[in-house]
Parts: sequence; C-alpha cells; structure tokens
Amino acid sequence: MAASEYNIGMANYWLVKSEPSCFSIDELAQVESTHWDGVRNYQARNFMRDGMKLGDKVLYYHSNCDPPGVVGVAEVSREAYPDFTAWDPTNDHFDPKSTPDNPIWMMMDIKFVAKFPREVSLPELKQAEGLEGLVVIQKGSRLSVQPVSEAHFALICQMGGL
DNA sequence: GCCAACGTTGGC
DNA sequence: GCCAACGTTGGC
Repeated sequence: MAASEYNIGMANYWLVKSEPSCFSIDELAQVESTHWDGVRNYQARNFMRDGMKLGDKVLYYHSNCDPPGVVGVAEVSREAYPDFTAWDPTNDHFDPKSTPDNPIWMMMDIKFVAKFPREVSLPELKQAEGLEGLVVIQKGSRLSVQPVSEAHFALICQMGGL
C-alpha cells in the first residue's frame, strides 16, 4: 500500500527517521521527550497533523548510517502544533513561506519508550516474512514520517527483542 | 563519495 | 499545466 493511499483515520502506528549523528535514540532516551521539528515535506506533515494522536506508538529509525534500521520505540506525547523553527531565519529549516499567522509546517512531541535490545537493520526488514508493503523497505522511500500497520509494528518489535 | 529516486521550483 | 532544472535524501 502506498503511503498516499493510507487511510489516515485508522493508523495508530508510525515510523520516524532520524540520522543518529543528528538525534539518536540514545539522545532521545536521555532527554525523555522532545519536539519533532524540521519536517519540511507535505506528506509527512499531513501524517503528523491529521493522523498522529496522543499515545500512538512510533518506531524509531536510524537513517544515513551503517546499518540503517529500527532501533527502538517512542510515543506521541503532544499532538501537532506549529513548527516555530520555520520562522527563525537562523534555523537550518527556516522557511519564509511559513508565518505565525499562517504556519504551514507542524511539529509534535515524542517521548522515549524503549530501545530495542537489538537493532533491526534495513536488510533484515527487507528479508523478513510478513513485512510486505512496509513503506521504509520500498525502493526510494524518502518519507521521514510513515504509517505502519499494527501487525508490522508488532513483528518489528518482536524482531528487536521487545 | 556516488548516484538514483524523489519533491519542489519556476519558466513558458 | 507541463516539464526541465535543481536540491535533498539516504542506501550503498
């Protein structure tokens, strides 16, 4: 199922990507909770704004590293609100199209839940039986916030040793 | 570091 | 509205 076809109202499980050199699962564990800012993709924003509800569980994925993969679980601790980093000209993700009166980008808060006893690498995800259709294993999948089915979520947690 | 895939921008 | 050019993502 393509992400664009996903029925937003039914999703309770998600996957977010972060480069560990930027913000790793260990850093999330240390700060307990953080705002998930800097998303500048409309599809990802729409998932945050319209789909992600308080308490929804989130797979935490490390991208752009070796190996990439799912490293733990977080949960939504505050639903979408305007991403104020878009209004700051000194911020890397500054976007002059967004203003306090008409914010176009959203962020949310997530909190740490658990780190997997073992990382589930991207090659493992691709090889696993039962993960067909998982967005992150599709070729060219760049979406940084993705819906995940309940069955896929449960299987990946099991693979990670939770 | 390379480059394919993808999203966005802007000329027309 | 089309599409070429461009910038970014992220696996490899």
